[in-house]
Amino acid sequence: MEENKHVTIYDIAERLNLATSTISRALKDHHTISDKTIKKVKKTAEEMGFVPNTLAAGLRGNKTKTIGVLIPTVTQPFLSSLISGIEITAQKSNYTVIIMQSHDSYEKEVDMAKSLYSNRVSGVICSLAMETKDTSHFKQFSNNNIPLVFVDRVPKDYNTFRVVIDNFSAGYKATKHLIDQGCKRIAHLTAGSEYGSLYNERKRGYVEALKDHDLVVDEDLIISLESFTYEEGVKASNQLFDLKDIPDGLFAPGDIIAVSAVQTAKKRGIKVPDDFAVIGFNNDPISQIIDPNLSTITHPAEKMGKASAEIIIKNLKSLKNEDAKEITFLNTEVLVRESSDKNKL
Amino acid sequence: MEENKHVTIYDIAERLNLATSTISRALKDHHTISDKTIKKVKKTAEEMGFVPNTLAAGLRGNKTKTIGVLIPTVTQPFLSSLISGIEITAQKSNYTVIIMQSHDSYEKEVDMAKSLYSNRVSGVICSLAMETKDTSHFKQFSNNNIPLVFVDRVPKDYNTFRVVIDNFSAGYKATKHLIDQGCKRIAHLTAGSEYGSLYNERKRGYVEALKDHDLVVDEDLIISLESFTYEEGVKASNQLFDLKDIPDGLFAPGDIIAVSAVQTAKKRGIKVPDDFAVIGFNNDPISQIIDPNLSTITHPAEKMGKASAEIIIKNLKSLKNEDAKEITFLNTEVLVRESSDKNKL
DNA sequence: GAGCGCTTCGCAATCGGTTGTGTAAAAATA
DNA sequence: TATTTTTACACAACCGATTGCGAAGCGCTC
Repeated sequence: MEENKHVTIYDIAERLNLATSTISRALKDHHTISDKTIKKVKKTAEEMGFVPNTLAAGLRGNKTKTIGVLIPTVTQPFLSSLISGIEITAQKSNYTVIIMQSHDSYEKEVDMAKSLYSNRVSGVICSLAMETKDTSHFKQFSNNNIPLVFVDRVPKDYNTFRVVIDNFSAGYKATKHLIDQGCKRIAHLTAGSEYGSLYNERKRGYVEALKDHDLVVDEDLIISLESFTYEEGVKASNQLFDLKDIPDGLFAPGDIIAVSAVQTAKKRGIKVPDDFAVIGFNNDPISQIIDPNLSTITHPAEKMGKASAEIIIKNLKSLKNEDAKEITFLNTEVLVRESSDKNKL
Repeated sequence: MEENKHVTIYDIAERLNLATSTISRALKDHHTISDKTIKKVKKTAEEMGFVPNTLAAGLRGNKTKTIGVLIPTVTQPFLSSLISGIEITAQKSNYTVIIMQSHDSYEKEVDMAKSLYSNRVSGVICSLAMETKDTSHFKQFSNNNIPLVFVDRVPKDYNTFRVVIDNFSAGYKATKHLIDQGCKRIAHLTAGSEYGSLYNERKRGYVEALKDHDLVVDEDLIISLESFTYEEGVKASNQLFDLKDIPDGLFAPGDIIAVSAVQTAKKRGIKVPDDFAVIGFNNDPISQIIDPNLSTITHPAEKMGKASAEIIIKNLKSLKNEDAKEITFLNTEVLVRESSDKNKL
């Protein structure tokens, strides 16, 4: 332990007068090594403070037991929960997690993809940057049989694993819930179309639900946000409340946005949920704390992380570029809380 | 790009009829290589889709440009911001970040420390697990001149870098602010003594401020929590409000706890801040959203992450185990918002 | 044109495990 | 006892980039 140099299997071999190959095999309970030798080697390794060098093993075996995670940011509750799920699963199989933040920049995403490849990760889990339209920087993984999983914000035209929720159905469910509460004029906030299909799907669900229940789709009630910040939410909410014909419900595709709407309503003396029922999305921690509690759609972040990691760990050995990759759909649920519960059930 | 095998410098060397050493040097603009050769090599490398193998370089050079981060969890706002700061700084110097969660378990922390060592990280940034009392599992880093930085939750008896805030002074400032608002009976929630010095320091600051202003320290107003959850906060708050002599202020060492107190007060018809002024800690996102807005103490998470990463990147070359390691103190500020602002300034 | 210095590059060892192949010795079978 | 099988281990190549050392090529000077 007081050494200033790493202890290697060579050191152990020398001490025990054995070959390094024997040490290596003994340490991993290889069947060609006798129990006696295995015990002796392990004991000595322990005594000498041996810690295997992952780099050497990775270099030789061309596998690193490392999962690369490439996401916009780690500070959003959804994404940090996603990481948590990945990390927990990885840990169980002795995998290491490397994390990189694209900050929603396409260029950074390209750089970091290269960096992950450079680190010879065993697999990659990615949630795309807002800016990203071209996904060719992921081909290096596909071409080298490095499993690639897209989560949540996924490209539509890429044959690889995907772990997602059914955003259409989630949007439908959320909207239907408001309709069931008696709302007739339901507003919806969404993201610019360039932000990919995710928000469009939710919007599609919203529109479909309205149509199915013979409600008009009023374009005035659909506002597209630049970004999903509290301030943007306030701005949009005020825009809604400034209409002649004010909405009586809102489906917001994010809890922060929903909260901003609830609070803006309160400030303007509009009662939530009686005059204005709100449902958010994600089930962020804040949704349970805010007053009134926020109804929301669960977004199983940690489960999605676990599922993604499991795909990678399972698919390490056999998979070919051409093979069709499955899409994993995870469930969402409507979580009814105060902000949309007109009937106080 | 269509290869199924990684392109190596050997492949480039063969193509150009040069030695691998020349390729290696050319790629990093070594001065002994002519500009012409450098250009040619880089162009070919690009064409062939060469991506350096970090493992090989790391193995040979015994340096990996990797920072290991070992923290309780990634899902707390403070810690995910810390990670963000680390990652941003690392990125600038082309470092990679490996993240592991101890989930506040001592055993996991020991395991993961070994795993980080096994990965031959260039440096380690750690915020200790709640359970951790013995820190000998970090000696492997110190003994091998791998820079080690403790952040926020740090051991007191370990000679290594530390990045912290002055918790005593923060506690003092928070309490003094309440006193300035006219509070006479200020409660304080804290963590069990086994949770290390951090919360004790805040408490010390609290006590000191009371004494300095001739207020009595009432043990009934100091409650030690098992864990920092919303529910625990509610329980403690109710305990406070059940006293004959109710407090008129609260310093909570975390925003979640503070929010739970504010909401519990509201439920019981106690007016915040008039009857009960509250100040939290951390400046979590929720503090600005909750109604009334929560006064709090800023906890510069991202800055702390940046500072930690910088220490590691700077200290890679020359430092010896015996050298004294500096402690970096970062500033905190009192952020006065509605929950403690009796004078509506 | 011999000597000197500088530029440019090749050779080969090295980092530390992993693993296919080879070979003794021990055990089992004939 | 001879032969086959099994056990237990050693040898050495290998993964891919790095780097100290050596040497060839070139221009220059005297």
